[in-house]
Order: sequence, then C-alpha cells, then structure tokens
Amino acid sequence: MNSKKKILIADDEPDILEILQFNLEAEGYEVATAKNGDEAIIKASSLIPDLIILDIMMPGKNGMDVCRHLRAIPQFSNTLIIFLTAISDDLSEVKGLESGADDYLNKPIRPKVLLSKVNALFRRIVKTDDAVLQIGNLHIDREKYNVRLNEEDILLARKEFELLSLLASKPGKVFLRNEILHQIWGTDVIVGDRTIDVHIRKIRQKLNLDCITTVKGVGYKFEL
Amino acid sequence: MNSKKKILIADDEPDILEILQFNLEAEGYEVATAKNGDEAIIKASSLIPDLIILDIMMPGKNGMDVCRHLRAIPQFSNTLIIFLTAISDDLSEVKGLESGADDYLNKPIRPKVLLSKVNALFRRIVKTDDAVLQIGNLHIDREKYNVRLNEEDILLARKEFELLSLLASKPGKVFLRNEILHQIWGTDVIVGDRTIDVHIRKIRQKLNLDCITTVKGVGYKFEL
DNA sequence: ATTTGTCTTAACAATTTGATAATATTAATA
DNA sequence: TATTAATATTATCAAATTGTTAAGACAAAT
Repeated sequence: MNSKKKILIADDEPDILEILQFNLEAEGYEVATAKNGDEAIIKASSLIPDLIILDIMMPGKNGMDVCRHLRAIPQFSNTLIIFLTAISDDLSEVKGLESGADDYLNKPIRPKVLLSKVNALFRRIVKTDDAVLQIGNLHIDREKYNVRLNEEDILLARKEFELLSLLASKPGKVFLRNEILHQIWGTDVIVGDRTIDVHIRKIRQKLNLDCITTVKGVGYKFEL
Repeated sequence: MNSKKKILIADDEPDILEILQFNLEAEGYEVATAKNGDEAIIKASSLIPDLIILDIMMPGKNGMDVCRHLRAIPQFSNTLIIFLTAISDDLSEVKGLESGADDYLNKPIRPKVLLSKVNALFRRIVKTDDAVLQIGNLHIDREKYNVRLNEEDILLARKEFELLSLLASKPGKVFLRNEILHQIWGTDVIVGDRTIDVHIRKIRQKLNLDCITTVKGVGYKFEL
C-alpha cells in the first residue's frame, strides 16, 4: 500500500516523454517510458504499471492498438489507462466506448491538469476497491456492515451506517445534502428536510467522536 | 451557486441559432445568442459562458477571429469553444490552425450529435477542473470547502468562500462587480450595491492578508 | 400479541448567515 | 482645496439553516 505507484508513458515525441516523466516523478511516482507501441507492450508486461499513459498517434502500433492488446490480457484488465490526444486527432473513434481508456488528456499538456487527473484516478481506484475503511482508529467494514472504534463495536442502524460509510469514503470532502440524498435515498425518494440531520445526530451520538463537520449551507464532511 | 452551465452561440443564420438554442435549453443549459462575431465577444465578456459555439463563417469577425480574440484574454483561456463548420469550409485551415477550439461540429447540425458532444465536453471539463487552488501559502480546496493559510484553517461562510474562490481562480484578473454578481448570485438575483463590499471586507478580515485589491470603478482582483 | 428497533416527521430552539442602512473614509477630478 | 463618486466599515435584523427532542408508523423479532 505504501509502495510508489508505477506509471508507464508511451509517446514518440521525446520532449513529451521528458516533460511527463519529470512532472510525475516530482509528484512521487515511479516512471518508465516507451518510444512506441511495441516497446510499451513489452515494458508493461515486465513492469506491471499501475497506470499507463498512451499517446494516440504513434508510428506502428498506435495508442488504441496498445490499449486493446493490453486489455485482452487479464493481468491488465484493471490497469488504468489514459490517452493523450491532439486536437487534430479524430476523437470520435477514441470516444467510441470500446477503446477501454479511463480518461483522456488533450495536448498541449498542462502539467497541473495532468497531475490532478492522475491523482484523481488513483484516488478513485483506491476508494472503489476498499470494502474496509480505516481512518485513524475507526474501522468501517462495508461487507460485514460493522463499525469499530478503538476495538469496540458500535451498532449503527442501516441508514446511519450508509451515511457514515459514504462520508468516510472520502475524508475531507464535503458532501452536499443533495448528493447525500441521491446516494443513500435514491433519486426518486423524497424525504423531509430534517431527516439527514437526525441521522447525523445519531451517528455523532453513538460514535461520541467529533468527526462529522457541518458546512452550513453546503453539506457535511467527515474528518478524523 | 448557479450550477446551470451557460452557453453562448454565435451564428449569422437565425434558424441555426434557434435550433441550437431550443435543443440546448431543453437539455437544461442556459443559452445566449449572438448574430455576429463582435456581438459574440461583447456578450461573452459580460456573461462569461462555460461554452461558446462559434460559426466559422460569419460576416465581419469570423469564428476563428473571435476565438483568437477570446483566447488572448486570460479569462477565456480555458473556456470551451466549439466551431461550427459547413462542408464547404476549408477544414484544413481550421484544423491546421492552432485556433484553440476544443471541438468541431459539421453542418448540417444533428441535434443529437451536438448534445452528446456538448455533454461530453462538460463531463471532461468537470474532471479537469482543478478542485484545489494553491497560491503562495494560501490553499483553497473547493471539494473540502476549506481555506488554509500558512497551515492554519480559516473558516469562511459560504458566500465568502465562493467569492474568494472565484477571485483566486484567476489571480491578477480584475473581476467586474457585475461579473461577480452573475457568477455568485446568479443572473436573476438582485442585491444591493454594498453587498459585495461587505463580503470582501469579511474575507480581508478573516484572512488578514493583503490579497484582494480594489480597482476603483471597476471591480476587485486577487493578487498575492 | 407484544416487544424492539428503525426511520421519518413535526415542532421548536439555537445558530449562522447574508443583506441592508447608515455613516465614514478614500481617491479622483475640477 | 473642494467636490464628488466610489468604496469601506459597522451594527443590526430578518431569513435561512441546522440542532434537538419527542412521538408515531412500520417492520422484524420474540
């Protein structure tokens, strides 16, 4: 969990490779590069990167070819893939679902955008994966439906559990009341204005821990 | 915050304007129109749309002229722009130029294609949109709804946060009072003249940092 | 049939916010 | 400098928002 994330970049322009490598390494990632599609496939197989950034336009095997090739291998079925596209590229084909990319990035590349995108992808993947959340000494197991705080089990009702689980899935993020309603009650169910508050109160009471903050006029957030 | 996305359409053919406007409004967007390039520039400056759809061929300033003009203004450096092209237009020129458009749409227009393209662009931009602003030692996290200055959290009320967030999104740019009103209060809400001042004051007070400059007779700008 | 626990709501309290009015201050200009 | 227009400041109040409690409907368990 603590190991550096590995990223493989494939592009035929050395300048691009260098810029990306520099920025990503500065951000703490381990970076490998490939100058074309075939090299990308070979390096991917040996490195098993967590994320692969592929230029769409490359001589020989292009980005989509590489993507399809890799996706066919079970080992890479869940690897993150980002495409680099120039404005002149025919996006329609890229966007056609089949390509199997997780995101796109337009050239010219803005390092900040790249980094925020990469970070976001990793954040998302980490979040999606975890059935068990561990924040400080608070333990939330979404499979077993239980919550433990300081080695002590805490009984939460279903709605309370779902609410806490949602908030804790992204510590620090403020969930809008609407967002909460949609996530937990669904888009069509209509409940009164105070329902969320009451559940929040119960969670606060049961946990007896100052971990849910109200952001007035906006929503709630979970924070250690 | 007014979350409806604003779209400005510029075309010299009234029929086209009408069709586009109808379809986009039906999709939930807020739409404004312009009959030529100059009008487009003027309206863009006051509305600050999220997306601008420009016909390539217009009398006077054509689409590319408008695009170049707007792109030169920092405020519009990241605004989405879609070109409308007729088959007879010289596409090589359009594509070849680093005109700075985000996508193209061929006439005759198919509403479905238009909508899917527009939606796709917004989806992408949402992801790209930086949730975290970092200016010097000031940290603004729009997702966590918090502001940190020198490692210390600062509590801002919602309007204050939105206002600071807006100003800080383009450091150095002067926001007209009108612009601020539109962005934060929405186009229909009417508030008194001194309301903005009071919020500005509170931000200055809470941050205790000389970062918001008054430009008399014009507006405010954020600058560290 | 009774008990238990969950979820929602209503009612009201407590709190925070945002807008305004009134006044002071500043900057530009004649 | 006097004048004026624009902004700053301050206190105040109404509105918006959330917190809290209790009670009732319902379902599951006993």
